[in-house]
Amino acid sequence: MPPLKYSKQREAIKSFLACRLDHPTADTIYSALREEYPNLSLGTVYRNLSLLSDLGEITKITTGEGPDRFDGNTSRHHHFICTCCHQVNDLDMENIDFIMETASKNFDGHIDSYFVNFYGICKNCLEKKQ
Amino acid sequence: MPPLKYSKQREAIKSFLACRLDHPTADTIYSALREEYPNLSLGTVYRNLSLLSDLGEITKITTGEGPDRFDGNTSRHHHFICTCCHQVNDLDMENIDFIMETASKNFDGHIDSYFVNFYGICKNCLEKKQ
DNA sequence: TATCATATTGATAATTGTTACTATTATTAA
DNA sequence: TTAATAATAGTAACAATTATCAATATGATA
Repeated sequence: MPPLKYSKQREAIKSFLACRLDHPTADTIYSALREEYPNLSLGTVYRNLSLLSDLGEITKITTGEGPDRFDGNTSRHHHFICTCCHQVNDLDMENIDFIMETASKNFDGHIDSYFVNFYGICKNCLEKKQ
Repeated sequence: MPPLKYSKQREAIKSFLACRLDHPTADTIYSALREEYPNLSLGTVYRNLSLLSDLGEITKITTGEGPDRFDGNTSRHHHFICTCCHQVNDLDMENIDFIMETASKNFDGHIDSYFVNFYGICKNCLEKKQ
């Protein structure tokens, strides 16, 4: 792949993600950054998100419901998706990377990564329901 | 929700999935069933897949690459997705449901399910590469 | 068995999320 | 300061999925 050139749009996307604890969609990022860059294009956001994700500088989260989300925190962690409000939260949990070993036991191929999503009802929605 | 009425299309989709070990997409199911039901509609396939999935009679697999896939085997198991040929395989592995407990420890909401996908290179692709 | 209410369908249009294209602009090395 | 090319904005195209709606099939009831 060709050498990277600087782009303020890409930097803006990266630093927007870096200081967010939620996990915005491409469209959320686009809308937010358009305030500072009024003629930012949605294509540019998608292009850079997939580039940054390929470079390992951000992570793509596919939830199975709605659009993909993106995470500026690339350290190993997993996510909880509320089936009620659809918010995505980081989970602060022990390392479970050993499940790759467990999965490898009766398997012929080579496993080198995994994604886990946990589903349920978040605290907020639990409180609202009663 | 209103009471279900029988439909041969829905039964066909269910039994098609029941006797397949791979994990076909909506479109694959549609193409295959059109041989027996030439005027089956793709919308009918999608409608029934999401209905059956809501009823828990089949499972939807979101891989993060390409369209969703569907699994007639609803017993607890996980999947391996080859990042080379994109095939989806069942993994025969020990139960790891306890990771829901692990995840619940520092979390306030209520976790009631989880999905894990494992990624890597399958046996076939490994052999082809060398 | 005929009738009725309604769940389901096929056909198609609409929507959503994402990627591709292209002329123009920005970046970087010489 | 020029030249090569990566990146952009704007827009069109695309793929996957959902919605709409008139016609049909199902199943309960008379």
